[in-house]
Amino acid sequence: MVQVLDKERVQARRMEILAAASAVFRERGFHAAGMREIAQRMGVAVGKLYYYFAGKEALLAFCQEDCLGRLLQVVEEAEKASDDPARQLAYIVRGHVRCLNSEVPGSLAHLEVESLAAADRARILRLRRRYERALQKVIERGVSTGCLRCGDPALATRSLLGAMNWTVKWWQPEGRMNLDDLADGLCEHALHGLAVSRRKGGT
Amino acid sequence: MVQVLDKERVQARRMEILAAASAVFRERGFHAAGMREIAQRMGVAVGKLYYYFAGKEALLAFCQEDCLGRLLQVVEEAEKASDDPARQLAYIVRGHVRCLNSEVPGSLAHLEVESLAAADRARILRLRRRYERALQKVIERGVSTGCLRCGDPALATRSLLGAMNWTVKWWQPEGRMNLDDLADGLCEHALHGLAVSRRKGGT
DNA sequence: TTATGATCTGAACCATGGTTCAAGTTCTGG
DNA sequence: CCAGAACTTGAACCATGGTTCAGATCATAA
Repeated sequence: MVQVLDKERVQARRMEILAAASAVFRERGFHAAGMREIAQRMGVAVGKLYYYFAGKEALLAFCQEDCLGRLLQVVEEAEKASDDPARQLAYIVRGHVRCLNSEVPGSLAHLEVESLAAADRARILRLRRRYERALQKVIERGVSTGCLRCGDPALATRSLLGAMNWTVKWWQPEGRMNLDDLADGLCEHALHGLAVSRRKGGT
Repeated sequence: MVQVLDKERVQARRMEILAAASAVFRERGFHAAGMREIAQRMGVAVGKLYYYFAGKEALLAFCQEDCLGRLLQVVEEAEKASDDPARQLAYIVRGHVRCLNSEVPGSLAHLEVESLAAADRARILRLRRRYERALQKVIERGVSTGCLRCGDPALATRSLLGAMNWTVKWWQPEGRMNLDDLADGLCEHALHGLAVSRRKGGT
């Protein structure tokens, strides 16, 4: 029992650290973020971070892993929530945008894979590819179902991913539109595009 | 005349350095890039960089300024090339994607504004805002012309920007599709979206 | 050829910031 | 209440890498 409790306690500590690290990473970017700063934010000494994590980049890896875990879970939920790929897409976009811009987890972490140790990077990239492939699958399923249409699903997926990830750079809680509006807007745009008519032409 | 020639020579040197710096920044990211590495790439000593630039972040600022200059020029060209906003958009997307992924200039530079000195950052952000506003204007013009349709032009602009900027993270020259195909694909997706019909519904 | 200024070099300097660790403090089981 | 493990501290250590600068080299004009 002690074992289990201890592990839970440790896990809890790790999550607390994750939250602080994630926040600082988000605000300053990985490189600009300092270990001392992370520690200070939670009112502890630097050493504590090293008791629970191997180092700064392990911290980043943990952030990314957590974030990707949530994203993958969002995909699962989406597929449970509806059979309509279009609806699934909307669900995922909401989850993705929310995941990157709010809550505990790793926002920029998802993006800065470069500054990861080779071992971690491989693992993270595997997860990431899995997520992106899942998203692409949703689109492809929509196409084969006939409710979506798309010349190049891989490209469309990446286009959407870019649009969603980019929100980190400009969206702010204080601004007009909340996260759900943002997500719905992006989704609407991804679905319907800018053109007035499908095949070129006037009003 | 000596004056002029000297200035030209200096300018040429600065551009050479820009090219090298830009390449290294693109490959490694700003923080991971080392001054020594940049110098080494052009076969000169570190000191030379400091003869022509105040420091690393001045180098980055110069990269970004150059890049944004090109982008703004693309917008001008687009507006000269056609009166049709949809065509203008296509032109800009091509220019943007090409600008970030090929040629000399600053790819990631365009994105990493955080690591800039306050003074530079302000100037760069002003340019960036001008560019993004110009892009948005194109979309808005399309809407008022009637050849485009869009619930939230600002959001659509940012969505498109995200999709374009994100290409830096995944597009590779060796892969299938060249830059123009990439740009056209993105543009197609931005215009027509994924939906089969405009207002929800089946085949 | 020589003086002068522009250009270039690269070893040395130094601030930053990630990391370590010896020493405290807290917790747990007996 | 005590021993020992778990946990926490923060000052000190040290590698990295941006920056400096005294001197070498090159270009130009007289």
